[in-house]
Amino acid sequence: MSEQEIIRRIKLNKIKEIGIESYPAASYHISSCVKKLVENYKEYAIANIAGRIMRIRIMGNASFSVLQDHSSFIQLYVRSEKISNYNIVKKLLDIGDIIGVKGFIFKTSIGEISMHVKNIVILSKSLRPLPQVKSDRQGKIYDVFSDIDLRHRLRYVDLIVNESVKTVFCLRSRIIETIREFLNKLHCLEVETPILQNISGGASALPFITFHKSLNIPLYLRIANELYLKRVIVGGFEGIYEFARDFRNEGIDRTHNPEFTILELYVAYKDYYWMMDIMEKLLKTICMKIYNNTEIKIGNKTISFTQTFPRIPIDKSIEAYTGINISGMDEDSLRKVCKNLHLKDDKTMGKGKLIDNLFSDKCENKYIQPTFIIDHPIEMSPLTKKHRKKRGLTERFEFFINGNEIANSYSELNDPIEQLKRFKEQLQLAENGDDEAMFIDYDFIRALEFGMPPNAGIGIGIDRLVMFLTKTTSIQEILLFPQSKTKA
RNA sequence: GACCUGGUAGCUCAGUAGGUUAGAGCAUUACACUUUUAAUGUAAGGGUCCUGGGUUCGACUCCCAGUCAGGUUACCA
Repeated sequence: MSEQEIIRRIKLNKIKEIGIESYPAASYHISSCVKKLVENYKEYAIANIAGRIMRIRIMGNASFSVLQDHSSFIQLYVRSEKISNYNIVKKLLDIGDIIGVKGFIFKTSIGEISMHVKNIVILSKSLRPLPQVKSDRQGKIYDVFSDIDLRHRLRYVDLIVNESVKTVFCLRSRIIETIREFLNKLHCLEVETPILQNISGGASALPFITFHKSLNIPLYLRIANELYLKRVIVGGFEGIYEFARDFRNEGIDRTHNPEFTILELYVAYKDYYWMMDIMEKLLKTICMKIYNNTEIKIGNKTISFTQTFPRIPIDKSIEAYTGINISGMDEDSLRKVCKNLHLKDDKTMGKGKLIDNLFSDKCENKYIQPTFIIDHPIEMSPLTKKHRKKRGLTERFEFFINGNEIANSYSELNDPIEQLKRFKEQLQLAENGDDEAMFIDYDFIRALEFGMPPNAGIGIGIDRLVMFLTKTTSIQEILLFPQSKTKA
């Protein structure tokens, strides 16, 4: 234990000896939050507030400190003769302690809105010193708690001392709230489907495997909830969505966390054109709600949500950036193309993965402005309906902003015989060594055999969307507790 | 996965071209101070220099291995 921690424990014991409870059980009445008090400043208004002591300036018989609550900061002014327990304030309170104070609001000689404290109670004694982040009158910040690893491991500390971190999570919440409101207005129903699944399906990814003791069977943590939501559509709901935590057993970097959030939405009797219109409306709504603007500046780029988003077929996109027309190519010629462009082309990769790779490598990062990439080849879209006109392609789109894929959507395949055939093709890929290929989900096939209305579905990467809208470059910054290796 | 960089006090960082007792600022402790603003002044305490091994008379410093992290790159949403 550090010297400072020992001293705080000694103080805690002294407080106990005086007969004061350091962790009282009773609720503490709060009359207002700091932000409201400051915004609606009324001289000598009495208030009751609570929060954390962030700074202490003791000066003989008068002391100042700074109290932080969820909304803001306020300076506290304490005078010895106005308060019964001044010695406790002076000797036994620390930065980090959570206290409740009652007093009146006034302005100091230099005009800082402060509370003149008449009564002070300890609500929670803090036993560890906080990092000391200080700022001067010009607002310049010194000694920021900046060690990225420590900030993420001690996120609670990060939230206490770094105000901008709190802002990011408020924004995240508002984005999700906006989406939920938007979908509810479309008369969609929010549902919940299993995270523990017997068969991992709905996407191409390596799952986490766990074990159910009393059933004595392995279970997978879901990599997607698509197949379950479609079962719900079979059941007769016509518009459903779920904010799903998905799990994929892959590496961790600044755009990947093993668990992440995807919004999946399915609407019966609609197709992917309809879904593109909805996606466009949804994004415009979110931008207006968050920034009150349909243009967002990211670094030196301005991303505009004002115009209609372009819809570009994937083969045209590849042709535009490589000069190669892949339409109608067989797997071998495609493999040659990839080889010539120095792209990965090992034997486990089927035609779908080759095209996916080609696009990701050569095209994806070119789409800075919101763009729909549409009509993907059938081999890379095992759950997607065949295109109504274009042979070998599907009715699918991926949506890009700032060079990142934000959403993936299609007219859902509802032909059970065709779906089984596609699953079997996936099985073939698995046998060739693709550990991300899909399993055959016979219960899902059975559901389709009962009849699923035609429908459009979409998965929106919530974390990526939040990263974009909060202008952060790492997923760890927009997750409260990102995954990292354990440390003692 | 590959490559590069880093790990020193509660926090932010210096530092030793191998050599008595490892430094600073904030924070902490003591004293002073009744409107301070990164409060101030005086004094004091606080370290497994990431872990293990090696070289050396001597390692926080050099070498090797490990570990954790950051960055670049590859793959995946």
